Amino acid sequence: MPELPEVESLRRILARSADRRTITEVRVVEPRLRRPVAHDLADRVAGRRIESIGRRAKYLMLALSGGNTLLVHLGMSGSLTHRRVATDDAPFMTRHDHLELILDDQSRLVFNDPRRFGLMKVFDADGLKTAPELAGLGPEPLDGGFNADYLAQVCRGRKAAIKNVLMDQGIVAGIGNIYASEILFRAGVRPTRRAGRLKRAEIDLIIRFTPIILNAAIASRGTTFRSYRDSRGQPGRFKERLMVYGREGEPCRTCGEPIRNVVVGQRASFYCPRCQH
DNA sequence: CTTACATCCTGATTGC
DNA sequence: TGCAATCAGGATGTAA
Repeated sequence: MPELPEVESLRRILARSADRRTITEVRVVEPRLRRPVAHDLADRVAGRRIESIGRRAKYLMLALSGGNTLLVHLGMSGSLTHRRVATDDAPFMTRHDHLELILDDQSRLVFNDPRRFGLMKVFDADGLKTAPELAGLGPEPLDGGFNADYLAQVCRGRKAAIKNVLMDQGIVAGIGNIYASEILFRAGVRPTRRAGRLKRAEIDLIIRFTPIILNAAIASRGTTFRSYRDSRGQPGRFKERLMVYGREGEPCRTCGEPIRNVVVGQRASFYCPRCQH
């Protein structure tokens, strides 16, 4: 499930392999993603050069010559792979390859998404400023905007579980189910705790560990839990370093207590009953 | 305003 | 072994 570290890893790899290349052709094989790919997307992308590759929250942003921006979201099962040639292991097209960007060096960026929860949308410069996908996003967790004063303020009076607060893209942008659980483990706070009941010291710990966890995950090029692959088709290595996510019944790496799985806001949430309070 | 929940989808896993 | 039921979950839209 691609979250900020996976998308940021993808961005960094693509920045080396695809940046400054011209998109010579766009092929839409399956437009039925979560929202249909616009019929004019190919015309608005083809022939333009990739000027820079950015990221906002879990969105990848390809800035194109002429002012258009291609916004990409991987949903839950999406990947964007850079393929230079067809091989036996990676044939030219595979199942669930929905859209491909052909670059001027004959390589291709292929969007594959089995569950089709992803997004591919193009904006002009004005449209990007008012893009509904980006308009309501909260601060980036690796920028200064996500600090203890801010988190304390948004938690004040809230009855929602702190884990739901961390996953609310309007409060802080880019954290999903895996990293919310990992951050709360490191902060020693149970995912079920009501946000408004947290002490300032606990808020401080959440803020302190958020960039530590996310940067460590980026350094491992993300977490591959089931299917995530980076643009070279490689899995992320952070799964080996997960402390709680997906480890129900396994011993806590700190104290040995079995990790528990509780449902918070319709999502599986993992925690150590001894290390987290 | 906040919170709850159904919806989209298919591969992997579980149950019988 | 085989098939059906269940689960997983990011963002969105609607309802309470």
